[in-house]
Amino acid sequence: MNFDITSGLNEKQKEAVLNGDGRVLVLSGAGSGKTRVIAHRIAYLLLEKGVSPYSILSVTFTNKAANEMKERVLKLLNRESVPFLWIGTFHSVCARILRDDIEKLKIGIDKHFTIFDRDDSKSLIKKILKEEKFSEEVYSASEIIEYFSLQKRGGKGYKNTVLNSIYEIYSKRLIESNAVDFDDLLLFTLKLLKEIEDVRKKYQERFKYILVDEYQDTNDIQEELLSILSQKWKNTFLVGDEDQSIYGFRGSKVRHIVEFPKRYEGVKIIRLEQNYRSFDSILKAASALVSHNTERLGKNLWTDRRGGEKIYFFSGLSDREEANFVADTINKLSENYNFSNFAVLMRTNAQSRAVEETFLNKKIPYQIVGGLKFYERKEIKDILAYIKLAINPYDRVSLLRIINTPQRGIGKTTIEEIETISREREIPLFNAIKEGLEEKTLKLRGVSSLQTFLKIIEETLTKIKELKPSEVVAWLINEISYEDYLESHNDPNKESRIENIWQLVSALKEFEEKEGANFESFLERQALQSDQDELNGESSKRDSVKVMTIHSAKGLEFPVVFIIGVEDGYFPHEFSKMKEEEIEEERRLLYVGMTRAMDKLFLTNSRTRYIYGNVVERDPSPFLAEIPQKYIEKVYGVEAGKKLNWNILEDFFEEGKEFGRENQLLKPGARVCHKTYGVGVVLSTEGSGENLKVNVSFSRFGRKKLLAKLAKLEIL
DNA sequence: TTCTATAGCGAGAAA
DNA sequence: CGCTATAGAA
Repeated sequence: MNFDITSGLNEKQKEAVLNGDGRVLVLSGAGSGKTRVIAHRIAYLLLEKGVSPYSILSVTFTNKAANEMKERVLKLLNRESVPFLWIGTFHSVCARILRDDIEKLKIGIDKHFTIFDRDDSKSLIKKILKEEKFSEEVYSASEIIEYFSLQKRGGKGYKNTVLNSIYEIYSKRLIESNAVDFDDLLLFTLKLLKEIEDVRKKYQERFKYILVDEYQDTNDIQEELLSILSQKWKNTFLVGDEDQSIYGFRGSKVRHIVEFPKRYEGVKIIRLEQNYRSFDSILKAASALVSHNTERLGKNLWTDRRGGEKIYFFSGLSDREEANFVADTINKLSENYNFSNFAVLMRTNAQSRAVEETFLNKKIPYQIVGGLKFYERKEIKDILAYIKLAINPYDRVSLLRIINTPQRGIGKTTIEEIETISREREIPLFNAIKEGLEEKTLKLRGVSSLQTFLKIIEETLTKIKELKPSEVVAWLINEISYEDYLESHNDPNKESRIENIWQLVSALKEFEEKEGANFESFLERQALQSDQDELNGESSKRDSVKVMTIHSAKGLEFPVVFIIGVEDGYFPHEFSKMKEEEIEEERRLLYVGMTRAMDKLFLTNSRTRYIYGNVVERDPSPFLAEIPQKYIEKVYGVEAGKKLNWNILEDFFEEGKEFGRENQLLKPGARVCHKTYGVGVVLSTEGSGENLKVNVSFSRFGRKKLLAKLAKLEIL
């Protein structure tokens, strides 16, 4: 072997790549080249240690990261492909394991199962709430689905009996639909490994080397999966950074990475502390911020990139002014940068609106990453529901979605009839239609429509067997006149919807060329798609500014980064300032955002902002006071001499650390507690003094307008 | 059964 | 403010 696998790596990276067997924890700071280390490590195992690709499992956080990893490894190996090497996300790896062996669990799910995304799960819950007359229940479908997810992850019993019975129906319906939700993917895999010995043995034997990226964001179930899979060979190579753990709401726990060295004996820790991404001013500012956290192992990031500019801070009077500042700065800097060198990062998706409007005005090309994803769009889900139903006729959610879309005269009554047949005979809806038609028990009106529907699905299945996926979809769009259906609606987005369905055909074509003509694997990919996957898509090939949440920006880097809305209420978010550990995660979130920047970093905020269409006053983020002022340059914005901005900032920095101020006043954004209504957030106020009225959104009782004097609201 | 207008609610991050 | 669920008319 005349090629040195470690060339171009620093000492620490080499140490990690060449490490022998055993459990390793690679603590790798932002921009320290961890993807590189994993790719080199895989190449090293294959080339130098003669490990079979069959014995390696590499888990990444997103599909995009998995693809990048694959490409890097192939390049290092100088090959076109490496068969049997598993690189994928936890969810996709689990889906793959389940496709082979789920039938062994004997839970009534076969290998053609459909993966329900959150939206599918939600419509299932809504349906159950309606049917079972839980309407007086105060929980919304999304609250319930989140609650179920939490329970599934934690594995605890259900305390609430109503929720408990909804949960039972939900689980039953999933099985009837031959479907699994996101949590099931992980949970059933765990069950499979725990309960079926030969499956467990198969994978324990197989995966001699397991590599995990973004380890700080694993949840309990993933943690247990790893522990079982690695039990025989004990070779886990975990790469992560506790300071970048930002998925607590999805069940990830910093604890896993922080306590890993204590959990097993002889864990080797390697720290990657050289940052190759950012100028030192950016790095120092970000490090100073995150050093306020307690739950960390600690590290000292450093860089060779000296002499950069300070980070910039701008405070606008309105979100509009803030967006203008961002746009004008981009225009100014665009002499030296491409548009795709800029990223605008934010805490919540809703913040993108002001930015989008301004960018449209000022003719700045942009792409929103995340938010409503391509495959979550109504038109795409409609079309794919036909395919899903043809492949998996048990899929209730897909069936109900399209039975009358486009309208073919199948209304509430007809649907209720087939649902009754389905329930009474305990057969899937699809069969209920068939039987109902054969026995002529259905009322006349719906019969011919149902026949048409049945025929379409059956023909779709035939076409799937005969044609390529892209051809099937093109045929289907014509067959059901879907374009006419969109056309006939008074929908302001109808043009883009029509565009989208043909874009789906193109996406399928591309998939066929790369991955072969298998619809099921396409659907699986689609269900497990992540935000970042859009960055490989057609629209991102245009030179455009990328606009996204910080969560979506994880793992990415950009020459120029703007973080907007650096305010109390976003950093930390209103909902996350109750517990110290939540505040720490919010701090990490800002840290992750800041460390995306290579050359220039702008933090911006606004004194006022539209929330729910109301103007709300905002304070700067308390985290700003944790960044030493010497790293910050305050800018006035485009219109010079905005004395006010300056003063606001000065005041803020001087008064500075009044972190716990937690406003003594009832003002928008304040969290309050009411004796009967429970916890809520103040949306707006009217009047003052004796007549002060507060408009509060309670999490369990919705919006209420209360007279402050009488309501006796406790400010949390 | 379908179409249309509007009330009312909502948005924290996502595989 | 923007989306959607729903009520009521056609």
